[in-house]
Amino acid sequence: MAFQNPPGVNDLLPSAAFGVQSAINTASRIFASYGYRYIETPMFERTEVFTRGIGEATDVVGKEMYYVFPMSSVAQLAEGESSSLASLALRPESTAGVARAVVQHNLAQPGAPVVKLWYAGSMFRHERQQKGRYREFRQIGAECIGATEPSADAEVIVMLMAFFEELGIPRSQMVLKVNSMGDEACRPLYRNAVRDFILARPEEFCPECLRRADTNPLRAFDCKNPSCQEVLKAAPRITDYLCDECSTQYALVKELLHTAGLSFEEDSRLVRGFDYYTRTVFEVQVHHGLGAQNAIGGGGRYDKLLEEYGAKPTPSLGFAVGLERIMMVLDSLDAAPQLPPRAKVFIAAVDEEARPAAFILASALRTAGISADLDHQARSLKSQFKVADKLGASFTVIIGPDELAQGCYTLRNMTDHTQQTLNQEELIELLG
RNA sequence: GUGGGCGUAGCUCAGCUGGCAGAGCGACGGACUGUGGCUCCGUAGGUCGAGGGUUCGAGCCCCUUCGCCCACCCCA
Repeated sequence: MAFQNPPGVNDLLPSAAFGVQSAINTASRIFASYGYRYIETPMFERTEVFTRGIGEATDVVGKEMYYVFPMSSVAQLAEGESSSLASLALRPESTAGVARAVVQHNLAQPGAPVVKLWYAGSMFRHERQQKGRYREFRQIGAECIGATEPSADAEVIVMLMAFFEELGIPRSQMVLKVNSMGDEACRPLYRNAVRDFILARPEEFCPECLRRADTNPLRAFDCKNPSCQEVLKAAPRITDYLCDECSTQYALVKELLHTAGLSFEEDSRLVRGFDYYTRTVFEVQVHHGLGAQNAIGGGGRYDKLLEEYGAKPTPSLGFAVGLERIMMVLDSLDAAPQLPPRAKVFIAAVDEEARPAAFILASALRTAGISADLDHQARSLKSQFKVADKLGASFTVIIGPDELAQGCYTLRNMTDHTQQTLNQEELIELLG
């Protein structure tokens, strides 16, 4: 084989692409009922949009971004001129870009109604691929901009769960986890408490956790090492460090989730990997079909992100779901959408003389909104029937010398094997 | 970036101790007149991932390389 796709990026062949398209259509329908509008933002942005939003120290920004540059900058670099090859980057997620667009176009003016936006598209991260993790992957996400109240948190989570259920993932298969990460007032205190907790027990933690204790102590909660997890059970809990505002907000969100009939698990160790998150964070996990991965969607509040881009205070929140992961879960549940038949009607020509009539009839049927197909490979009548069968046609129209002579068509029902003779109007009437 | 596993037909995979390149599925054709699925018969399809080495002889052994999968890390 001459060429293969680069590592970590995939062709979505028709059945997979259809699944993705169906999921996007479902999102469009569900999200619209919550008042969300579709938006598209660029696949690449100024790198600073990501570094300031997601955070320079995060893995995603610090080691996984793809940079975008034209040949001319490469030439400059070769000539030894200082050049900023890293000034543009492919988006590793879309919240930063959407937030940037909202600020740039002033969509969320102070006092204006909440701005609700959703998107779907490819994201790019330079990671080594494995099951459920790719260098190009697709996300559907929603952002609720300018919402201060806990009802917004609950609404976003309810919408996310409704979306998953509508796709065909039963609630019983999903675990909704929620937590509050605090805000700029209380999170630093908690961070320091965890750091001190880890550093006070150097012999009980793995080297990785110790190494990160200063830079990012909260990551220890994600450590897969069972002994670290065991020790962390005694670690300080974020809930004990939340300031009054955060605590109240969190309590109200949980109450509303109960009211909405959503069951969830509070997970004080749920720590999301982007710096922009504040207060409410959540994640939806499944435990079948995803290999080592288990999150099919997640999100949270980012009350300070838009300010980072120069806006007035604009508390907001949102989520993103991984399309490839959703498809894997649906596959494992045997609930993936199936491609529809290629044609409802196949038009078979008995001999050469009948082919133009078949061609003309196909056009007429298509114009009438009926999906129709015909042979383009000079096949025998028998083969044409086989093709009709493969395409999943419910009906086959037969045109031969008899039909041409009488100016009519023979229509065969492929399911019950009955045949009848019809003129064109009757045919379109019956098939439409 | 680090580990482990695997690359043979379109797909899933056999191929023993180095000795003629295989199966199932799929594709295509046929089984008397203008009719599909089931069945039967047949046909096509291969740089054995690539390059080098050892050998009379390499899919198999050695080296290099590329790719894929899985896992770590992190995330959707």
